[in-house]
Amino acid sequence: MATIKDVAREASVSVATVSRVFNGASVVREETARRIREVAARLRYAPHSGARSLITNRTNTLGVLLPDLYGEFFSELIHGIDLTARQAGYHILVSRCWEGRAEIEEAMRGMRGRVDGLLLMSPDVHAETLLNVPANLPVVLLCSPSRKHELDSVTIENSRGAHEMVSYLISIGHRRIAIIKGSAGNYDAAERLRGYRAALRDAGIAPEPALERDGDFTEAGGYAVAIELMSVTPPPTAVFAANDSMAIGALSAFRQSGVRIPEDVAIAGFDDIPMARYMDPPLSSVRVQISDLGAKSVDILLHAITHKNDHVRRSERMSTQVVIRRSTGGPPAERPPPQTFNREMASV
Amino acid sequence: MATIKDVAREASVSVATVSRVFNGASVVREETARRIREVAARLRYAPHSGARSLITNRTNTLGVLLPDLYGEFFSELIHGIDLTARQAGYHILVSRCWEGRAEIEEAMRGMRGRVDGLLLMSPDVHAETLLNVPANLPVVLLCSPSRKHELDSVTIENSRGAHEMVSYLISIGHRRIAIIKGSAGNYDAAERLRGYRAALRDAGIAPEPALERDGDFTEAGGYAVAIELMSVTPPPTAVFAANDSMAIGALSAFRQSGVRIPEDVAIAGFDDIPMARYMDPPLSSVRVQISDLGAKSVDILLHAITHKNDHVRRSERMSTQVVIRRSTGGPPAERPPPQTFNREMASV
DNA sequence: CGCCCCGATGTAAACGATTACATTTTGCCC
DNA sequence: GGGCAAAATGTAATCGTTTACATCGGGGCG
Repeated sequence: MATIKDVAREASVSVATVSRVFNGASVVREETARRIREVAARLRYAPHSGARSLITNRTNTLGVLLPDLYGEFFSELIHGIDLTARQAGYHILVSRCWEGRAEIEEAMRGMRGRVDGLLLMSPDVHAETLLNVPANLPVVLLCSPSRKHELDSVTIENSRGAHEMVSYLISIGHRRIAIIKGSAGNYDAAERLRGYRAALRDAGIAPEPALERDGDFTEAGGYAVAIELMSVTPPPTAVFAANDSMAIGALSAFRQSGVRIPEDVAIAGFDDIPMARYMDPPLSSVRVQISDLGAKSVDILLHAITHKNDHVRRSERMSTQVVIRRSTGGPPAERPPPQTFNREMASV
Repeated sequence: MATIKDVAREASVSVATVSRVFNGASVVREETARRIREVAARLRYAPHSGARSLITNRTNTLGVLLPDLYGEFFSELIHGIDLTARQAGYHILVSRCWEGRAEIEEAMRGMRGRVDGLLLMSPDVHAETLLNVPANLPVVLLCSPSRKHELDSVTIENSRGAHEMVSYLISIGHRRIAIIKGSAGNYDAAERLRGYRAALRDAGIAPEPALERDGDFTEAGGYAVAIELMSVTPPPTAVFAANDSMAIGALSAFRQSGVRIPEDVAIAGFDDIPMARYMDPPLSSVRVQISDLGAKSVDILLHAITHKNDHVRRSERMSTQVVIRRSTGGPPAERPPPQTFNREMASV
């Protein structure tokens, strides 16, 4: 593999000149520069970024540590992250980590010298407990529990979103509203549950343990819980699932059992994945702009990196938006948007 | 940030000894090793991987270059890749690239010195045309067009899978079978179309241009095409979509127009995403083990990396499996599997 | 014509690790 | 205790860059 020295020799200049051509920094005579570029192309030279980062102390890479996520959420998140990072000239180094603290810390130290900053999503582990990692590495927390302002963070307005959706269900007459919870220990899940309870409380409805069921964010989980809910007496008239996958699973279970939606039971989800509007009936949900969440977290991280000294901690919250469709008896005529074949339309 | 020198000084040893402790290579007295580890922990030392890769010529990182993918496919693919890579002690550097050749090449050279090998998926650009990249970097192609055996590659048995599904539709009596094609220029899309046509030909059914419609792999696209198909005369009795997202969009369109499925029109998709079985009616599809595809490609890449000299090119094809559900009039009773709350069940 | 200055280029010292080789220490045996 | 092999540790070269500083050459000006 060709190095800068090979290029220098071949072009009869010093390595410094070659380096200057590739960094655009100082002035190199146009003719010299052209010759160097030619040689570089012929030799298929590309600078070795390890060596470069060694001396410049920058890698132009952001680390991304995520839990085991599936489907739309993961995809959209990475999309937002990658897009924003690229535009700023950064690569992303992705890793998924499951097994709690030790493994996260391990992954984090593996990134030393590889990344300029870290995006960390650990909805199951309280973030501050694991910060004995390589010192002054900027970190932004995504959707993770943390004491405010100790670290930069971006979260979703889970509680508020859930509160709004449940309040809507109450407003159209429901009193017995079940919730299919997200995975145990998950931060987003806990917050959504909190919003649900708060909405009931605000409406003076007594909580009922039988209507709060454990879920796991999967379609299969939602399906199973729905089956259980059908044998609760009296049955709930509405079900709020902590994400769309579970809502869709539940929808399927009810339908198979001949329960009509929304006449017998109303269903609402969370996330508003693209598929939600193509369900039968179209699924009401709480929209979250996941890719924006990724984008925003990168913005903050980049700011922390470039203003290492005078960077002030930021805690942003992504707002949510309740989207009512027919699964809660909403406007019967909602249809997919007019057809434009680009993903912008397909994903919102 | 602490370097190996700091640790050495603090522990009153030479850098060589510290290095040895961290690489487990030669024998260091237990007491010395312990002291060094203590100091390292106190200083939060982690080796700088740039420096390390400079001298060892290895990065323990795999580059992954993907087009703009969405949803389940992307998520599952990365999952398989990451899992397999981690187990072998590798990180992954992900990048998404759209705009054709130039940008792919740009991305590839950006990875010089950052990765030991590359997973490249470029279903729109013929791969061989862009291989003037940093020399002898092992590359494995994913789902991409390429002259066989010039590069390692892993592809899906698209054509065969499509052929089987369409043949099934024919076997249950359909003659007018429409296809919703994938994105133009996409390799998987082209192969699936090829399988569709071959199946018709094998059954002696004349192809009909009006039944081959352009799609784009999105729900919205499938929805739009379905609307168009309803005005074809005579209308098709079955629709084969090149992926599940489009099939779901089409399903939704038909249903909204009062077309009964599968009585009036049968629908089948491709990929068998988890959600397929939760549709109403559950969607017939061609199952692809996407995460296995990622895993297999990593295996090949790792082999190419570690056996740089005596590595023989491999071209693997992931087999597919037709899954019949009610959207094609299949077994009316199929239900989601018994409930186990782990993703294994949820994703197959 | 000589001087100065400036633009273009070269020289060499970092950066933080690994590792072959040299050196020191240790333990053992006579 | 001296000698010696083996074990433990140290020394220094090296990887491929960037960059401060030195050098070189030529043009403009007095």
